[in-house]
Amino acid sequence: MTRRGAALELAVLGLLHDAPMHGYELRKQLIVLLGWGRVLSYGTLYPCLKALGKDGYIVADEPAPKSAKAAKAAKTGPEAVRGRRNRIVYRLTAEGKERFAHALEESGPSAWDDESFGVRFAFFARTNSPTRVRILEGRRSRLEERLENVRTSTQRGRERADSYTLELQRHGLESVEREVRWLTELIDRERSGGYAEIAEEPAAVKKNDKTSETS
Amino acid sequence: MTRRGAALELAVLGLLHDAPMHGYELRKQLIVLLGWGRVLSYGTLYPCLKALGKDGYIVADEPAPKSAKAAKAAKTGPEAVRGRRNRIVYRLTAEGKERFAHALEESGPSAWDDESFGVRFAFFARTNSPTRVRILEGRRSRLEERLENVRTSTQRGRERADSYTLELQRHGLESVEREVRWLTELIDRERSGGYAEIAEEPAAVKKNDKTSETS
DNA sequence: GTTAGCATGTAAGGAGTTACATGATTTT
DNA sequence: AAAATCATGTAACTCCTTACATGCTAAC
Repeated sequence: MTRRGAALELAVLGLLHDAPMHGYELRKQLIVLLGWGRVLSYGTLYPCLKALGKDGYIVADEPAPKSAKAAKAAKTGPEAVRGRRNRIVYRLTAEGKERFAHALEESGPSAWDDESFGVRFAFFARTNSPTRVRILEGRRSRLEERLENVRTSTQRGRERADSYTLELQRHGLESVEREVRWLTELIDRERSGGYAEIAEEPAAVKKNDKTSETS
Repeated sequence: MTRRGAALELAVLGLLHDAPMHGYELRKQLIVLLGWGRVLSYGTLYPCLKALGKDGYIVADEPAPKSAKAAKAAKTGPEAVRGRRNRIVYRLTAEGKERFAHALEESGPSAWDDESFGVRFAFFARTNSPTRVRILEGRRSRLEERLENVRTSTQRGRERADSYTLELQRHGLESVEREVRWLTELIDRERSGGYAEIAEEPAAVKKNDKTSETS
């Protein structure tokens, strides 16, 4: 109920998994991560953090209430908080880590749309190769479905067709086709095991006691 | 107040400018026009049509209230309505045409973002070359701004950088760069007058009494 | 005469933005 | 001390989707 955008939530959990952070910093990282024209306002982020906290996935490490006087004292320490305001640094709880792992693994239809796919891809290093392939293939067939729809509806079309409309459609088609080729390349690389080894943190295989995590 | 999404409104006005249509049909055309993964539900379209009607930009030609008996009678005519339910066919009023023209001409910041740009581009055949160039250049500099932001923020970045994250960013960057090249091509073509002549309907210059429509 | 598909419509809610309000810290 | 920047937060509004409700017409 209090749940804010699934993609955003996943991204926040993922970033906090890497390192504890406060909202302001999180936002900057999120903009790069969700990328490409997204802005992400505080009006989205802060309520999301609150909801995640209420659900017990993250906790706030408020670094001492810090009255004006205490702040001056703290400043003397060289590795001290050195923050501006009462920064609220969030970190993942055990439940949060678990939720993140589950959410990443999930490769249902929700994982194929633009937003969701981007975030999942960004955290691919934390998954195993079969999961990666599943998600990449899902994304690809979703795009191919789109291509099919558009191709048929423009073909059987006495739809308005001046040269600009056509040019726009051609460009859109080409963009999607390009992404399909990209995905195909990634899938091939994944299958030949080319990528799995490049990932610099093999530590991602921490809790792999159960080998039954294939499906 | 009653105004629904500026991009959608523009698209509806544009399509109805071509030919009167009922909602169901409009939706299909809009999906192709706004294209690329958009779905557009009735919950968006119908309220929008109502609002446009209330503002006097479109009117409904209800083709005779058509009681069950009247329908049978009507069916006999070969070129009769042949519709299922009480189709409501909308057409543009004079005010609607005017509004459409003004909205198209408008090349403020609102015209640079994804949605808005796409729709405007689709109706480029109804504008003049200077307007087209203005919009194309605006769009391009908006994209270049994005590129700049991302480039600097990833450079000065000790942002999380595993190979997947990098790959995602590389692909995104490339996509935007590709669109910039596309725009540049279009602008060049526009400047050399290559495109203006291709447009098959020079009838778009109907009401051009005033030659002062340059700005 | 019931099912399937065309056609219109509404209510509830989700995901996000802008604009505002507030306050601490650093720089000028 | 004023201004700029860092930092958190809320309220109102926008645009859109899903799910539902309704009913006509055609076809089986």
